[in-house]
Amino acid sequence: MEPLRLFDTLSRQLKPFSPVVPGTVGVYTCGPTVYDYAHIGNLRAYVFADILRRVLEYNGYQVRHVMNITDVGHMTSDSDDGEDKMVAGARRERKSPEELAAMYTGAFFADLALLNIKTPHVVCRATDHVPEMIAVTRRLLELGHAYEIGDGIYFDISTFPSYGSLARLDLQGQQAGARVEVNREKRHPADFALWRRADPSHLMQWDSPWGKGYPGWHVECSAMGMKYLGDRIDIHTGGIDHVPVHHENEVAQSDAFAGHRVVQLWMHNEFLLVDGGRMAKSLDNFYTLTQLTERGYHPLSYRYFCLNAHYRSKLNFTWETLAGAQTALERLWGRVAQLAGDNGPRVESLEAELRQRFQAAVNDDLGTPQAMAVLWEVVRKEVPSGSAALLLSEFEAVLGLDLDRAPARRVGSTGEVPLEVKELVAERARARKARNWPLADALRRRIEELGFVVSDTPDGTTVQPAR
RNA sequence: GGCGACAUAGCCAAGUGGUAAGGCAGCGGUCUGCAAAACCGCUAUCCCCGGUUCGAAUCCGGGUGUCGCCUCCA
Repeated sequence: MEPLRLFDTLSRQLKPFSPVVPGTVGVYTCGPTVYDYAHIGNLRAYVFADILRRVLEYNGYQVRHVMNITDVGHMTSDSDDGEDKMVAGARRERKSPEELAAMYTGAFFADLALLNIKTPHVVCRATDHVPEMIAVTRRLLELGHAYEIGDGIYFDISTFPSYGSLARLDLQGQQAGARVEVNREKRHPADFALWRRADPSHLMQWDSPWGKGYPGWHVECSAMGMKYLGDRIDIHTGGIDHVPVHHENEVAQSDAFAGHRVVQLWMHNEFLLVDGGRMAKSLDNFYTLTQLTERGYHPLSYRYFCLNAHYRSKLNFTWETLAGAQTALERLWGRVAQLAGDNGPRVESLEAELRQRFQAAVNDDLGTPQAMAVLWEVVRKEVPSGSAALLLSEFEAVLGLDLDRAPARRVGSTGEVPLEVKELVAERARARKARNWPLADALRRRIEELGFVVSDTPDGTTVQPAR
């Protein structure tokens, strides 16, 4: 089997993977801030993390996957000013922060399930771990890595010499061009909040050694990551946008706290673009998975779409491409249905070769595009049916495209067909029986004008809404 | 203004020195009363210019363009 190599954000290199404890892997994934619905760009990050987990499992590792749910502390600006996104969201929707979090957490996991993303073994909410965050903050104060000012406790990056190495920040340059500081008490513009004091009207606050307040955003991942995975975490994943601020700060906190490097390997997925540019609410291209399904697309079509590109490449979403992914996926499902439980002929040497190429692809930094090419070879080329059935079920463990769930399904809804259409279909059936082809064709056109498609298959005639 | 990434067929996207994966669309064919589905086959010399090399999409330099982040402005 090809050795597993993964790209490390810190060194910007492919590294042979080797866990701290042989045979087991701890993975921490930065989860969502649950103040709104996840959009498909967010979801790409979780498809990526899921593929990582599945590839690790495919390689025989026992994986422990942890993901946080941010329900407090994430400010509307990365520079610690602005408002807590949860508080702002709660006001926007006239709900309590708890209600807001419950609602969007539920929606988030519903999306993950539809995308065949395995639920992490541990899902932890920030608000359930305030004592742990306070403990980390207290320790950082004791160690001299943090200081207290008027509005809270801040991490002192001058005490962490390698600060900036993850994102390769040029602190000198940044300092030279420093903007006007909102908080003049901070010793360095890049110092960040561990704990913020809150005035009595603030919606979310907890008791702490420093008075009532709430935790800074970054500290939750340090506290929960170490709680559930120990102070040597094999892999930490997240979107590439988290590198410069969130993860840079997390490294500083965690490593300063533990006295050594905590995260062994940082992995980040690139952004999803829409129509060649950034997703933005103002551009009306801020799609959710629900919107995709409302347009008649199967959620797994989006997963297929993601797998077709490498996780470290920007991926351009267009409706045309999604439609292409859906067509391809439907064809795969059709083939799977034919092969289900096939005990037909096998050629083991061919199986071994295809399996080897698939493994080499996914083990080379999660090369899903190449893996998909191998999949299509299994499906298309002259691979004996027994071998194809076997390989498909093996590959499914990594790809998660429902290739093991025969019989085939059609995506198009089989929903209500109007009586008018049903009557036309019946009339057409009589015309066909009478071999009155001109009438049958005319009826087909009438049915199509009403938005439905008739298909004559070996199993009979079917009607479906046109897409 | 600074930093970084990218530029491969109509669309999406692999490939990082040895002569262009895969999917969708399109075209041709088989099948079908017709159509659909399915299946088979076909379709690119890699943004431009220069350089290195026996050989470059792949390396170097210069352009152009796109995207992202930061900053500034507002």
